[in-house]
Amino acid sequence: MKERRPSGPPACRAMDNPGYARFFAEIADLLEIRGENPFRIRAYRNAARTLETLAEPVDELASRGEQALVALPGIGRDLARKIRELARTGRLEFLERLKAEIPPTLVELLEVPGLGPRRVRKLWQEAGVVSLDDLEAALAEGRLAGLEGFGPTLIAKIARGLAERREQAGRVRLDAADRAAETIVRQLAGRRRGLRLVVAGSLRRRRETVHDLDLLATGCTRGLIERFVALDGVRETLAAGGSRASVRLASGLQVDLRVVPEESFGAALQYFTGSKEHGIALRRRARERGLRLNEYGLFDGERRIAGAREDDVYAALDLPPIPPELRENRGEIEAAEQGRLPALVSLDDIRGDLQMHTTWSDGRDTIEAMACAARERGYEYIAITDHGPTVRVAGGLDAARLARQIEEIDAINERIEGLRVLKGIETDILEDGTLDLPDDVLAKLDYVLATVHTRLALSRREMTRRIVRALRHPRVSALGHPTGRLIGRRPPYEVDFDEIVRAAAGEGKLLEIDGHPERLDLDDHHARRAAEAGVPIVISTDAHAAADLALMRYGVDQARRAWLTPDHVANARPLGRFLALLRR
DNA sequence: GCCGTTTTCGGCCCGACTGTTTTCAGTCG
Repeated sequence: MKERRPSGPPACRAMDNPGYARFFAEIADLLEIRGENPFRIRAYRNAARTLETLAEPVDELASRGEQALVALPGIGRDLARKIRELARTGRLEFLERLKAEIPPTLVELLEVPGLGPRRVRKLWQEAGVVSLDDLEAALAEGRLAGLEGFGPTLIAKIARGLAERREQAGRVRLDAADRAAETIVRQLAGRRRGLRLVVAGSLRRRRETVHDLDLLATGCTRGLIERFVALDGVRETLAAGGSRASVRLASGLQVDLRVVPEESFGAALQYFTGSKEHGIALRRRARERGLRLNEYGLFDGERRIAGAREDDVYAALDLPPIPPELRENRGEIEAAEQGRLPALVSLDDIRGDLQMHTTWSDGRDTIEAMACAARERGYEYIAITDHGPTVRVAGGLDAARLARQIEEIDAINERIEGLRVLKGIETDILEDGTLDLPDDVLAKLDYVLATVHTRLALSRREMTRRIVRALRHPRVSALGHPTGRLIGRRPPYEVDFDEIVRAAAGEGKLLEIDGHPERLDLDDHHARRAAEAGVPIVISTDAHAAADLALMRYGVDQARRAWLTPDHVANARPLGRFLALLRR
């Protein structure tokens, strides 16, 4: 579970919170290579995380003075000063000095499996390797062979790791990880009684992408590790011992399996679900109580006082169970302690789906088929949101075709029982912030979802103005996939998200979590910030076929990671209250 | 670098596995 490293700091000012975070993460990486005190390194990493997930813009907090920053957890006087320096100048003297001392490209070497800070430093100082390219050349020329501590097996492992890194066999989408995990669990545990095999790790926390799969087994586990490493689809065994094994699948995905005794199962599930930071905070809490927490249980001296069930571990630390989606050390332990854990939204709370496409544009099923599928899922309402005319390749609707679609929806609403089909559109926000259909046409619709599909490379200021103008349009109900990213394929466009949130809050508009696993946009950080600012969130699937309505779970996963309760979610309301929200 | 109803100094989470070694450092999660 090697964590993703943010790329280097951006050059320009007007920084968002992740921008601040990247500076401190880079300091941590460089200090690690320098061989600094690990706790000092952790202080920088914690600061990076704190800043990244802060609801309020760091810019604003910094302008209020040092005291406002010191009040944050893990931020003391030194870090507060550095944050203010960054806010004032856009630079950090300390980081510049570090980069003069340590080649910053060394950081990329840390991502190669088998290379940690010590070996990276040795490669740099004793072999002159400072980048992935250098490493590749040194391997090709056999220059690592003389290095103390670099035996033939390790060198081969590094060569493999480098190749992996090159082919980006890195993180996979949540839906692909789900499928891979289901296949393995079925193969290993399908017909075996008495064997418990469950998913832990970031997949259980429902992160938008996962780096590897963590599986946990207990019960009748004899021969399990041998069968695991021999599974179809295993390309390579990375490690195999008595209680754990790691393999790489042909797809490049790493899978770790741990076998634990039943009396430790809950503690192990807690431990291997993570996140690492949540675990550290929990073990500190144990230590404060004179206890010791590890994957085998919670111990008072030699005596195990909890371990078989995960909830018992939390209870023994005076905490209610904490949902896996919240376990990122973003305040969940404090909230749990104070009895303020949110009652998270669940799939059962969802009463409608507000973005879907049909055969009228680029969808594969008819309106009626979508409606029937939605009713089978127990929904009260859906909105049909085919594309407007701008998205020509998708067969977008012009005013005349939209008028005909409206007639068809009216007819379907006459026929169908127990479900209301709302008339909607996914209208494009043009470069100047106007929409691609006239107002009198939009006025005939129940739900207007405005989205950006073109001209993604505008400046941050232009994109912000464009979207804010659309949000101010009286006919617009919601902003769809608000940052435009495609996971693993396209980064979000440049936009001042806090400004978008303010506009949505001021205009009474909804922001969407597009739950398609390719988008998950808003992401969990953004959705949490929007909800905290009082903006209602609508979770939709962007379905292009009836079967896609099942993707709602992925949107709900991210909503849960964003701490959302049913009150935050517009489409957790019954139809009347949902429509009332649009009209306010 | 942070933090403090034990503390302003001395702590800071914990264990398995690997590879290169003769007793353990480094990596990983």
